[in-house]
Amino acid sequence: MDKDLAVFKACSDATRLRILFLLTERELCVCEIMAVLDMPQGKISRHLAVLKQYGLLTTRRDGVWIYYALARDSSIALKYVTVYLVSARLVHERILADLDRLRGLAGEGKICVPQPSMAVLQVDDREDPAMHGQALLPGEGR
Amino acid sequence: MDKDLAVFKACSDATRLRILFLLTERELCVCEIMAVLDMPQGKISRHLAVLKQYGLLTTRRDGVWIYYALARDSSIALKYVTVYLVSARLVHERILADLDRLRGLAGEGKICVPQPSMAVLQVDDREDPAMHGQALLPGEGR
DNA sequence: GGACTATATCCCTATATTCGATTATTAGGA
DNA sequence: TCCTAATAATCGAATATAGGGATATAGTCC
Repeated sequence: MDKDLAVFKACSDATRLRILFLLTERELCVCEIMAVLDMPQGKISRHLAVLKQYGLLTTRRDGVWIYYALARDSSIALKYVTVYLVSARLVHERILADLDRLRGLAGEGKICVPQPSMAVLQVDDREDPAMHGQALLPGEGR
Repeated sequence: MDKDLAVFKACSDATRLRILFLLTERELCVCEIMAVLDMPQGKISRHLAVLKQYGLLTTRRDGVWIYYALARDSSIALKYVTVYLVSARLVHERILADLDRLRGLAGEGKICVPQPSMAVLQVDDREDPAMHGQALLPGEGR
């Protein structure tokens, strides 16, 4: 239950929630998140550290850049939160705007020229029939 | 999004999470929750006030007693949290123990002799096919 | 009205969280 | 090796949150 509690604590901050929504799109490095949310580096980095510590994120280093991605199977609550994120991302105005800004960045090479690996989010819901068809991102097959 | 954030804030405390799990069983009055969690009245009452303020609970007065129940349809996040609560309640040792203690109380009339109305939790998931069959409590039909 | 019970609220302290600002670390390239 | 960019970690101040204890409110019963 402590792991589940940690997930809710992680989600109980507006900035962290926005970051989580962004990460449903694909893995991201710090500078991309900074650019989209227009917040200072230290703040983003600190929140990412919290999210990772609470088990919601994994990291991958690629040279100077560190890519953050949503973790999978780390707790029951995270599974449901992930489904929530994917389901609610197109509902909230602010999140839609964030996602638009993220897509806008990608094409212009404004920052940090990332070559992200795709297919980051594949929630494993095999043992939970309730979630079939929900945890995949748009465009990802099974 | 603020409502969703409020839901996660509400869930980010161990005591409140335990209360929410208890309320998946049925509506409860303060004294029942006090007895199950073995915590002082002021503490329980304060947490219930927080949960209500954040939109997770509704109240119903019956004489001296005030029954708290899980709210429905108050936000997207609450819907998913409710599904989580119902799905995870039988997984965590501590929650299982709480639920056992709650059932133990009921038969012995130790406190506050409640006559709770049943069928408190009926999450309305009609517009969300992903959640069919998940938000109902065991024993409740559709 | 008075006693009693269930619940809510207030005060105060301890602890936790968040933030801006600054400094440290790590990797890549000249 | 030195420089620069990306990211992490630290520090101090402001704010928020949780808890105990005491008190207030609101029904119920006599």
